[in-house]
Order: sequence, then structure tokens, then C-alpha cells
Amino acid sequence: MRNTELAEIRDLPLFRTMDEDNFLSLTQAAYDQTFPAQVQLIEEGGTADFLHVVMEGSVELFATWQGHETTMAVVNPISTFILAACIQDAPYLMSARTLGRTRVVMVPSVDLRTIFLNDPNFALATITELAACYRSVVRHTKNLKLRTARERLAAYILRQVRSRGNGAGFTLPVEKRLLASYLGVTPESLSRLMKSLQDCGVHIEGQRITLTDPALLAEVAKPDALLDGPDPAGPSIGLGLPDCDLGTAQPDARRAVRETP
Amino acid sequence: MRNTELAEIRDLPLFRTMDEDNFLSLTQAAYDQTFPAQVQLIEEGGTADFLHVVMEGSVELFATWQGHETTMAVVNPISTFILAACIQDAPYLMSARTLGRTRVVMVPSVDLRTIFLNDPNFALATITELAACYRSVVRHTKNLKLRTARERLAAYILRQVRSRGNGAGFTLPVEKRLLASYLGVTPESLSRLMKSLQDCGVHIEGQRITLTDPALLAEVAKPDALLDGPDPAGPSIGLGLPDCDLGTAQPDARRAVRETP
DNA sequence: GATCCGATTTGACGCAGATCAAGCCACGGG
DNA sequence: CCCGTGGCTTGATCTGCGTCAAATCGGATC
Repeated sequence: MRNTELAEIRDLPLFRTMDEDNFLSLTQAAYDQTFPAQVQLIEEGGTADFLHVVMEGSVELFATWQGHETTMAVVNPISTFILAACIQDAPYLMSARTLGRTRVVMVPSVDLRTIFLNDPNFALATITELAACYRSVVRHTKNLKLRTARERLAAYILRQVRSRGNGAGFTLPVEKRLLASYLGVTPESLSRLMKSLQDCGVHIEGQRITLTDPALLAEVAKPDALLDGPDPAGPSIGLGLPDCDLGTAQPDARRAVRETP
Repeated sequence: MRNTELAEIRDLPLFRTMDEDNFLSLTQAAYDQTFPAQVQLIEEGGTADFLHVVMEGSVELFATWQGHETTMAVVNPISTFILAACIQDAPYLMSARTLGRTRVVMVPSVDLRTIFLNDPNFALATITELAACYRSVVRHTKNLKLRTARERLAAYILRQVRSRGNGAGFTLPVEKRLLASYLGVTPESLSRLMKSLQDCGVHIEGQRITLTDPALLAEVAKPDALLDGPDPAGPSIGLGLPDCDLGTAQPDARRAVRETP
């Protein structure tokens, strides 16, 4: 890996505080790879040989069972994913695929576990990262169990708007089908729900969403710090759908050739 | 705290490997308390001042929003809960209440964070525990999003039976209303679902459930290691409904007097 | 044993959201 | 410019599960 790449990783919360020697030994066996869209990086059930770090692009985490598939989260630069599986040396619970053209750094996970014991700062950073991931999934689960689909969508839209400084609107960072799956509904339902939110001051024009009356939407979503975050502590470490635009910035994302490995 | 109690805690995966001095300084400010049933130990949104350890009895973790409530997990002896909030020093995402008469050890969480840096073994143990919790919630979420209510119930029953050595049956470790909430359905629906599973060799008699044909039930549940566990790694560290009988062993659980603090 | 109280069950009904099946639209390639 | 390929929308219909209300059960108290 080049030095510029190393510097980027070094700056992640997970690696920022760790000892230089440990960082070097950890990353010496790491490698950097760029994938086109729709490449499956990880298959659930596989063994966690590498900790993955998304450097550019974005990665969808999804789970399957009996032919059904659901997206669990989208990982944006710069952050790690499937940390927990690496730590436990246990099978992945989720699969991962690239959404657009995506650059990923892969760090051998055997090295991780040996370094925890030598590097207290790294251990602490890992603990913090894991705790953030945990809380992120708990939030997602609470959303699924406590809110209706309509409320989840409303809350999602509000979160997006707020995370971009309360502008009047934003363009969806992911395809609607993916958003639907993340919210736990079918694309058809999402489409209808979007329309039903027009009464609450939501205007939809393709990927572009504009709010005329955020307060009205808030009456539907009933936003709540414990469901929608953010944690007072730090910025977005955890999982979830992207906070910033992606995919739209990578026009080559769609219609990718299928890989034959 | 008495020495016998200390010894019990000391034996937890989380504390087993840690340095003796650190263990003592951590637990010196800890205290041990026994509560009757239905006492709320934690209110979501509160600050995480104490790491809780369930010594006897059991604790329900639940979340609320807009008057709705849903149970997220049940914690059994001997394990910890709300570790993530303590680490992040962030507001609790879940509330907690005792189910039966329950003994809980509370460890001040300020001490936790200082010790991570001094005690690599403790840090590693924390990492492992958190990773297990994370995977546990991910499983729960996958269940909610991929299976129907009927399939979730079938899978739950199978998990229970298997975790007790594949006997012919078992008695529900929690009230049905709680199980319903955990599975994400109303008590009425659970009741109907139970009845509908009678066609699959499930006999229900009060709290007692007996299987005549586990294979038939497995056709409904389609059990899967990635959804139902267990992790090959270790035993039940994470969250979920109890693996062993409780509540039935504490007949004083119900009809508790409300506490007036 | 009579009574009370909450948990559970049962029934009737309604609704949110899934499913199935077209249609629409945008884009890229021939 | 026409056509094919997805993604998205729309409509019709179905159904799993929720809601509301009432009955039943079972343990606990007196």
C-alpha cells in the first residue's frame, strides 16, 4: 500500500491512537483493492479473514435467508465493517457488496487479535467502535419494532435533512429499492409511502426530495434522540444508510458487468 | 460486597482474565442489591453510570416510543448488560426491569474506562463481550426482517429445545406476552400462531411446550446457524431470551408491589 | 371454596403492507 | 431513431397481523 493510503487509514478513529509500530505491522500485510459496482466482497457464513475498510465508494451489508434478502446497512468512507466477526473469528453474519466503484483496504484479522493485547489505545479504539456499531443496530431494531413503515420513512427523510444542516432537501444517496429493503418494506410499498408523505410537505422528483414543511413531517416521524440519534458523543461511526451523497457521484455505479471469479 | 459475590463476578468471561488489582479497584465501589419483580432498574435516555451484572433472577431490556413498548432481550445470570452505553458514556438506548426477584451488582462505569488502558486482558474481554452482543442484535434484526412471525416463533421453539439437549419439550422461561413482544407480535397473535403450529407437532399446555415431530417444525422454521446461532466460538454471552428456566423458579415474580422511591 | 385479578384465549373486523401484473420512464446500444 | 433493460410507479387483490371486545383460565388471597 502507498503512503497516502496509509495516512488515510491512520486517521480513522480506530487506528488514530494506536502505536506506530503496531500500525505498521498491522498494515504491512494489508492490501488495497478497487472493485467495480455490484461485486460481492463477502458472503455470509464465510470466515472473517480480513477486516475491511471502505476508502471510496460505498458498500452494502445485507443478509439472506431462504431466497429472501434484506439490506442491513450501507457503509461509507471512511469506515470499517465486519469488525465483530473478525474479533470473534466467527462466520460473517452479513454479506457485503459494492454499490458503486469502491476502493477497499483489507487488513488480515489474525493480526488484529494479537495487537489488542499489546496496544491499549488500539484496544480502546476498538471498544469504542464496537460500542458504536452495537448502538447503531439497536437503534435500527427499535425503529423496526416500534415505528410503522410510514414513520420509519418519515424519520429517515428527517435524519437525512438534518444531517446535511437542515437544508430544504437532498438527493437520495442510494437507490430506492435499497432504501426500501433497509426500511423493511417492498419497493412498491416505499413508492406508495413516498406519495402518502406528499401530504406532509414532502416533494419527490426522482432522486430529489424536498421538504416544504419539516415540522409537519416531524409530526409523523416523532423524531427521538434514542431512535434517530445522533449520540451526543461522537459523529457517525456506526452503521446505517449514508449521511452524504454517494452513488450519484459515481455514475458508473449501475449496470455493472457481473464478475466471474 | 462479600467475597463469595466477588468470586462469582470474577468468574465471568468479562472479568476472569483481568488483573487482580484492577478487579479490586473496579469492584470496591461496586455494590450488590436485590430487587423484587417489576422494578425498573434503568430508564432509557438516562446516563450510564453503572455497568450492571445480573447475579440471580432475570432482567428484561425493553424500549419505548410514543407509548409503545417492545422487549429487546432478557438477560440471565450471570451476565452483564448495557455495557455499550457505559463505554460510550452515552444515554441508555434501552430500559431495564426485573422479571422476578433479582440480584444485581452495579459497577461504576467511570472506573471501567480508566481500566481499559491499564489492563489489556480486560480490554480484550470487553471487546469479545461487545462483539458477542453486537452479533446477537444483528441476529435478532435478521430474524425480524427475513422471517414471518410464524417462522420466528417456530425458530424460537426449536432453539429452546436444542439448547436443552433436544428433549421432547420445555416450559417457557418467560410470560407469553413478553415472548410475543420479543418476537415482534401482539399477545393475541402469538396465541393464534401457537395454535397454528399445532399442525406441526407442537403441543401447548400452559407454559409447557412439547414437540412430537421436531423435523416438521424445522420445515417451518428453516433453522440456520447464521440466524439462530449458536456461534461456534463460545456459549451464550449475548442477548436474547433465556436459555434456561427462570421465572417459574421464582414464584414470587408476579404481582409484585409497586416500588415507591 | 368464593372471589379477584391479571394473563391468555377466542372471535369479529379492519388495515398496513405484500403480492402479482401491467405500465411508465430514462438511459444506453445498435 | 428504435429497441431493450432496469428501476420505478400504479392498480387490483390478498393476507398476515393488529385492534377491539368479550370470554376463559389459573393462581393467589381471604
